Amino acid sequence: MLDEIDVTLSKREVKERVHGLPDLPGAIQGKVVMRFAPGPSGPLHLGHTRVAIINDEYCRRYDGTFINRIEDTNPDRIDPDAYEMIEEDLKWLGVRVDKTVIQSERFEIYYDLARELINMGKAYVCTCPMEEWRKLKEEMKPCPHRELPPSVHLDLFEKMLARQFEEEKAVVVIKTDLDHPNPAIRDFVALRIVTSMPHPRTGDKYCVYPMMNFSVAVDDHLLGLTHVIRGKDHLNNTHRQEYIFRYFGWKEPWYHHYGLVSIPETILKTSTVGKGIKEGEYSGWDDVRLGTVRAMAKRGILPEAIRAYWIDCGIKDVDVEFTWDSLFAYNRDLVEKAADRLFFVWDPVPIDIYGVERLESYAPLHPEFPERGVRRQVMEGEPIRVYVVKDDLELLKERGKIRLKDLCNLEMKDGRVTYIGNDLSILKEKVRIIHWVPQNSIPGEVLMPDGSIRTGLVEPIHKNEDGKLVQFERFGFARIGQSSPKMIAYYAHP
RNA sequence: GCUCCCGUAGUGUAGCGGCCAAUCAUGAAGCCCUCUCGAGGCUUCGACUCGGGUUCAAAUCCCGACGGGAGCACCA
Repeated sequence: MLDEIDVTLSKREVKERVHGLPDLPGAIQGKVVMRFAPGPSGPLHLGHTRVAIINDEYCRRYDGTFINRIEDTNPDRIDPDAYEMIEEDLKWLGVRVDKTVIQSERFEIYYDLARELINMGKAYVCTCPMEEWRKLKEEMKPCPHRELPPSVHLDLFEKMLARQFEEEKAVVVIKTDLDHPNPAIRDFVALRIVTSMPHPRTGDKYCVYPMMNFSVAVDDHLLGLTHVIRGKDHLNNTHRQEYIFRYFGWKEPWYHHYGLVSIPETILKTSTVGKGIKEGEYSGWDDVRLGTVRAMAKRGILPEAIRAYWIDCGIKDVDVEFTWDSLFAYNRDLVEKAADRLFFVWDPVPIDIYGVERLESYAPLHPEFPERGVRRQVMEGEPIRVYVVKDDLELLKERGKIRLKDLCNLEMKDGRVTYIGNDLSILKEKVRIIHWVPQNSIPGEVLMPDGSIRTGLVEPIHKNEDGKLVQFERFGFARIGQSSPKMIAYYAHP
């Protein structure tokens, strides 16, 4: 009896593990605090979704707290709209945000802790020219200011705050180990001066700005982070931040750095995209050519598909290559049963059908669920004109016979197309099936992710499909943006 | 140049000393299907980077080589 229970339990555990993330070391139900920390330079893109979703998954698993921390400490790279866009994107992704923290509202906190560090002799104000300081560091040598007493630095720091220094003329530096073998770890800048541009939120109220490694360490502690999961590109940052934790005697969160993702052939870089939008190259942040969350939403990629993808990908240290095919497979799985079928004829050419006066079609909205209804088209008169894809007409010319799906069979002789019944047994002769649209179809275009546009005709739609993902038979899944007067759709995937 | 991280099929993933002549997904190829270049069914292809060592036994542990990636910013 006991044995039996054990077996079922272990089998289930194994099954769950295969498709799930590993457990977090030291995670206690209800006590986990994690974060997502984007810079507000634009809306979220595919690269952001991994860290957001992984952290959200763990917060859900452990009933933890998810903090969305906006790292807006570089006024040069802030899009004021981004604050709101990030929030919207997270909502769309299904990420449950418990708390939002904006770093530009916390300058005083950073200043106070900077004073403390200086006081402890763990930080100093350096007024060396940038290059000299950097060069000395490379040679593992201290700059002339490094060993001056804290009181001097405290004084200089207050002068920084009082705008007595120009931009680039003074910085607060955290002492680490100048002889550290890793050059990336030696003394690093904690706060700098920015006066050349106002901050979109705080204007020119503050001129001393914390650097990422300083504000991150401070906030990770103050906000009570228990676990930090992020990309491997932050590995050295973590080492730097650890110095700050040690100096203050703070308990470090559990860190994990997963491998980098390379996303092929996708335009992600926020600054490039922002510029492209301004110049009219892209229609906006949701341009279907982009890798933004908004673009994916527009195309009909479901957030659940993105989530499934990243969970499957896991959090290993190995660098991974993103593949659209896999994401599409997840999406297709989620969407296949819901998507109505429609005929979209690209590169349309007319065919006049002789030998029949009336044709009526009953194509199902979904082949597996006939109860959902049919797309009924009635055509009368002789000849009856329909439109087919240009290549399909060539196929008819070549083979002599063809079947119009859910309508009838055709034969072509001497350039004239004749109705030859509606018997499905014709398929045994290996006759090919093509799709078609009636004469009263709607002009339409499908925007492809590569920037091209497929223009053609879409069958008259008797149902409101706007905003929904449909499947254009023999073409692929696409999301309908509008269906009149002209149909505009956005291609998702095959 | 220095430092760190990593190496299982095309891609992602499971396995982490014997159950592995290596899992699953995706992809590719082919076939089936009275109606899609979708779904479904069936079949096939395809990987433990290499070399030493430890061990009765290694994809799994150790060392080295090779390969890939990241950082060395008054960006995040």
